[in-house]
Amino acid sequence: MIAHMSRPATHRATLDDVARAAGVSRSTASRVIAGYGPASAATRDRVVEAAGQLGYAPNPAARALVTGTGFRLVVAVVGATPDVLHDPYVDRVVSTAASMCAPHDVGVSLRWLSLNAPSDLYAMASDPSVHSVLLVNTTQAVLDAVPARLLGRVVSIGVGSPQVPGFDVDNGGAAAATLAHLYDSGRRRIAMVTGPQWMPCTHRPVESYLAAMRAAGLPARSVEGDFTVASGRTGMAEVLHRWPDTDAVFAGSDAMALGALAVLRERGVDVPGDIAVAGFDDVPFAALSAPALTTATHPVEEIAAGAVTALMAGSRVPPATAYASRLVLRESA
Amino acid sequence: MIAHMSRPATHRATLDDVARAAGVSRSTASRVIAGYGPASAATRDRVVEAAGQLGYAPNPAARALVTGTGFRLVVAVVGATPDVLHDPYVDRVVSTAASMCAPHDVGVSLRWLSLNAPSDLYAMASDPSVHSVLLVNTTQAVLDAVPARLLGRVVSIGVGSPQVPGFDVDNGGAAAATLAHLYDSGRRRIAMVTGPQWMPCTHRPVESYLAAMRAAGLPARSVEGDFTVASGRTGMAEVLHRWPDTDAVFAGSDAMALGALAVLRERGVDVPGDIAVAGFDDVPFAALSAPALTTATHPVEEIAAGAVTALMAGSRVPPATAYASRLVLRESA
DNA sequence: CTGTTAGCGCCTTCAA
DNA sequence: TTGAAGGCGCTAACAG
Repeated sequence: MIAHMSRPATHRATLDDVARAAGVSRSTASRVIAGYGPASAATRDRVVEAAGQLGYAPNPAARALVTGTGFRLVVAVVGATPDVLHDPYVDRVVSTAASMCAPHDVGVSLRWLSLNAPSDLYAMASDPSVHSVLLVNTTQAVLDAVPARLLGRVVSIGVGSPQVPGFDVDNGGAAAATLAHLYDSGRRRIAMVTGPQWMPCTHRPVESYLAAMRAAGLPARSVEGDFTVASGRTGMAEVLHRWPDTDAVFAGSDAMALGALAVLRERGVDVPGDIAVAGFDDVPFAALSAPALTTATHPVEEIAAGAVTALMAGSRVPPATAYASRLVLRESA
Repeated sequence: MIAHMSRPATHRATLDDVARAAGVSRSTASRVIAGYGPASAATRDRVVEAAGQLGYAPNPAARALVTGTGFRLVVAVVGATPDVLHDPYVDRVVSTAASMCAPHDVGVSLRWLSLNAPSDLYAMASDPSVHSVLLVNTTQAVLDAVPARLLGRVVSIGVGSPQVPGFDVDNGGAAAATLAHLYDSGRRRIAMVTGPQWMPCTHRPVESYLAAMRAAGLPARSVEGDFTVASGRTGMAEVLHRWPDTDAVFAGSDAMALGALAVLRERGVDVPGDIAVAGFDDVPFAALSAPALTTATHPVEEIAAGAVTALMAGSRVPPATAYASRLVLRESA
């Protein structure tokens, strides 16, 4: 009858409180809450009930401390310089992760990973606050450098490896579909402005392009860009310079396609009359350009969600998951 | 001489290790590491040296457990529905926070806060994993509902209150500058497509608009939008319908301005010849539209950085900080 | 199936 | 200025 009142009114229910209320030991309460070990249906109910009554929620810090499990999902973007962090795609990945991890009491950190990453990866591997790592735009070298202690809690958005599951859009298929459309609408002198060679995500679209040209008996005309608007401009200019009779341009990103469109507009070239332009990504503004950009979708949020789900579940997943891209026909091609 | 080797080679240095190496007690080591209590210069050096040698880094979980300090910065976006989370601005805020908090071992969570928020805010206040809260797009009602236990670790991007520091762009000033430019270039029948009334960030630009019109002895022509491209289109259409002689439109966001531009293009209206269009935000695509959009900058990353810095420092900051906006003159106005 | 015991790594009174 | 001791909330062996 004599309540102690030793705790302030704002006290947050602790496992001890739940155990006491349910008339069991802390361990037992812990087991049913964590969902682990054995427990009779009766006790289970009592504990659950008590927990509900008290509005109990486990303290993640305490749990992390004892289990060694971390509480931060680190989004590690691979690149030559930290500038790679300033990118709308990265933002979308981080945002998706931050909202999906919230219910698990896991926060998200964003950092740059230099191309010669090993030391940083090892630091993450032994950092007790790190729950898991989401690699973005990674390379084979980085994948190979992933320490054993990190395996099972690393996934990649982009290329994967036997050890590190990869989640990516089917950009090879997207490129093929786009090129097929260009070909089917009568284009025969098709150029491509590619992404940077060092990025693995550039390879498949380029291969698709080369394969399509070869299959059609057409010469390849490709120019390297870096996914930016500026490189789309210079790339387009170079294409016009080297192959003046070009009648279609496939850009590896919408940003580059928009840059190309700008150059064409400045020079009074009719799109798609004289030259068709297609991009890749379907960014929000693709629908607003003049002419509206034909492009293929890139379901970044979906991909990120898949990767994060795998990380939170901690379960084994297939080494590679490809997300479908859909061709969106607008005015430019 | 007899080393125990009781710990695996991969063992991470602990405070105990540091203390032992420095020949002091844990408490002493703790004090100098945390930078708190007293310590003689000599011991301080020894501890620091030992920590460096061992590559010691405190375990945030242990620290959080004992201090009650959380380890997640929660970005809480206020709105009618969870859809408010899918927004490029939110993405940029989250991303900035995620990269700034990383060095502090603090992760970022993203969540929606309904307009009648009190219960959620209280939950956050007593959640031991929550380090601090960054309110986005908040309202006065939400600000008033912030629990006392959260004060000192909440800031707002947008409106603030005496209790909750606000960080925002000077959108009133931006609107004034834009309208001045419109007026100075001879426009006299200037309409505005505003943001939604319920959003506090809509108020100042609207006030600036009304003030400018009043000062110039011009009638106000305003239509309500919701910051989206679609509402820019309908808003523009409505303006043309109600005031066919309009010669300039000021949109509260670039997205709306771009929507307006699309309508004008479809109807063959010359921009800026017949109607000048100005936006606000200076999104990346603003430079690429045809005609290129005249708009005012919105330094989202800077604002977010300011807010996050305040949160991480935990120190008192002025109740309101306004970030300057700069008018970017392009072709549309 | 359940309770007891022993920490996880750190901070923080308290004495010395 | 320093050290000893206790405990934050939880899980994970162990006994029973």
